[in-house]
Amino acid sequence: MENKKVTIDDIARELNVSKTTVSRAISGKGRISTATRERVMEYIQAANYKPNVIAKGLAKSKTYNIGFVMPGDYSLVDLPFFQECMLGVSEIASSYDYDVLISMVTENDMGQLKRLVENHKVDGVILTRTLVKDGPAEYLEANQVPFVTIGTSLNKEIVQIDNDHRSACRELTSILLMRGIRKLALIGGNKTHVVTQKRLQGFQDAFLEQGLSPDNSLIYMDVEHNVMIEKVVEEMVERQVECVICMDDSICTHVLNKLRKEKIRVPGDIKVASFYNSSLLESNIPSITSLNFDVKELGMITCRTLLDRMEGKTVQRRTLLGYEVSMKESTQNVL
Amino acid sequence: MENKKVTIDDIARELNVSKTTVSRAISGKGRISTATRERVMEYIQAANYKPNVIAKGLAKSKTYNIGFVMPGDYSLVDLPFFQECMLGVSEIASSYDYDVLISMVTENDMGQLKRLVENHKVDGVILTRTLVKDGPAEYLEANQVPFVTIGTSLNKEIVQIDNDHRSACRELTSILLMRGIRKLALIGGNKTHVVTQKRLQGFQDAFLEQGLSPDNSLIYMDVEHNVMIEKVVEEMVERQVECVICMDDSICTHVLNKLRKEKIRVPGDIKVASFYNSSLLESNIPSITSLNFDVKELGMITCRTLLDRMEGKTVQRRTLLGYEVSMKESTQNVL
DNA sequence: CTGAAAGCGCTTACAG
DNA sequence: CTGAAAGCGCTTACAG
Repeated sequence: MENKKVTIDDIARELNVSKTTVSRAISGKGRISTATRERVMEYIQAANYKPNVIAKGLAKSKTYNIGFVMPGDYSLVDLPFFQECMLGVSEIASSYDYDVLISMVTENDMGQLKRLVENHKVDGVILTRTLVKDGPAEYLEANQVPFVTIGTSLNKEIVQIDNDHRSACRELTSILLMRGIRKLALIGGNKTHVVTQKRLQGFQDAFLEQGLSPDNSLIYMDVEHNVMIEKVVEEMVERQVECVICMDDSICTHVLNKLRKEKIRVPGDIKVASFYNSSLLESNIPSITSLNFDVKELGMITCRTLLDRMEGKTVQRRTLLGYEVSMKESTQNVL
Repeated sequence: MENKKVTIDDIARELNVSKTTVSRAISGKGRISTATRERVMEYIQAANYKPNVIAKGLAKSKTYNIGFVMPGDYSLVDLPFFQECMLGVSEIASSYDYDVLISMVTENDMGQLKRLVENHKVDGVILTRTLVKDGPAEYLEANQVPFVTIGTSLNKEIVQIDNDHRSACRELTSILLMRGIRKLALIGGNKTHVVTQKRLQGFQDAFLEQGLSPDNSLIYMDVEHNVMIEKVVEEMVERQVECVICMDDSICTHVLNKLRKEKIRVPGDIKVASFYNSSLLESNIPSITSLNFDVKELGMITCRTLLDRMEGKTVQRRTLLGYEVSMKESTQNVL
């Protein structure tokens, strides 16, 4: 519980060696006899000395921080995705003795991100979503800040980690098609998010694979607010859609509520599937067919990749992670 | 888009002044003629110079970072609360030129928090929940790290900001009692969280106020997993509870699902109320009576308080924020 | 009003 | 194997 900050100088004086030596003992770099190294290490242990990372950072022009950029948009802030992802990132960062600095950006305001890099407060950045026109990514590139995106980027130069949303959506759609469902609708969110595009492609892929073509009028994009969702649901019911795939759990929750309100039964009258099997859907009755991604692992891998890259290792440009299709009651056939 | 980091030295050389002068122009401290100050500032503007916060930090023994400690427990990580709160914190921190460093701790592992303070990476810390036996708070106190808690702490010396959960729960309970409801149940989570205790007290307060006493066998605490929730719901139904108050939206969601599964109607057969009006409940049918707190504002106020405290200003020990009771369909009387 | 110098707590060529 | 010294980019008494 001591609090007088002991420095490398104190140790040097106490041990009658130079601070160079102490520094070497700690870092393990440079020639040093095992004897002195041990003597130093012992003292450090006993005195519970912890090097001042800030000072170290100044000397090495590093901060030992990475920036975690997440959307500050109100509609997205609720998704458990970012928090779970952060858990993975944070765990790995810690193990490398890095810390995670958060930065919330919105579509029109990346001021926080700029501050972070202009103030030299991070050595690298994780972008947690990708946009078709990706301001933050462009900014980081222009300023030569090492970064990695979670989510596919159209710019192939960018190091990116993503679950394979396209294949995932294709597989889910395929299964549904093979069950004989034809009137299949898709509801998606913001089209400027790459992930939305990828899912849409997967949906179309599945149709093509089976020599079918999707009914474009049943593909609803940019459906972001509850009012819009309700309107779409009404239209789908009227048009007797057999099954609807929701691009995220938030949309799905709204869809389910609207159906409930209208007393349309799931899966009896209409089937429903979703992306992500987050807490938003957990324990729903009926259980909801959905795609599963290991978001924490995604965070961990991303963080490791960024750290590797910052150390100058060459890393894979594009990493695609798996998924799991989990068929539940909400898409079952009812006799 | 320049990237050669320009330093205070460069500016001094360029302008034929000492770096002392440049520093003074920037900080605004110390005597300096308006003329030179302006000359310096102009140059800085033009060169898009940004001081290196790390170096500044070293010189002043500050980091310009605050730590935001959130639970890494899986059960809690999903609650939108922390993310929304972080949004408020982050906004204020930015405006003071501080950054937010996250740290995820669990009940058994506060290693991340320790690293943060031992590595001298933060000037202050925000604890986002309080525990009856509060390890993190004790640690910070022992190490003399300035901190503020979100949530009431039993230790009155600790600077704490909280919504008035006790009064909120009392008021909600009162309203229900005044409507003639007597068989009122309460389901709460982890009892080691102070907030759980506060809500329980509020519940009891309401009964006492009206000269009644709560049926303790209808107070269910430490109900944390879905299995337990389901069991509790079954018992409540059997005992013909009239109304149940859920201590958080996650519990409430599970309760609602279980009731739905058992085909118990809300509010017809049983009434339901919840805390927080988060996205988890949004657009539920029926709409759910619940307490509302402005979580983002909570984050903003907390951050401001911490920053004030770090600057040595005296701050209020305990700040209680308001709440709103929002009565909806789920507690309505059905004729 | 302005500047030379020491200092924040480390690292790292360079010399021995 | 070890150390003196310069440096990372700022701030701040102290002197003028």
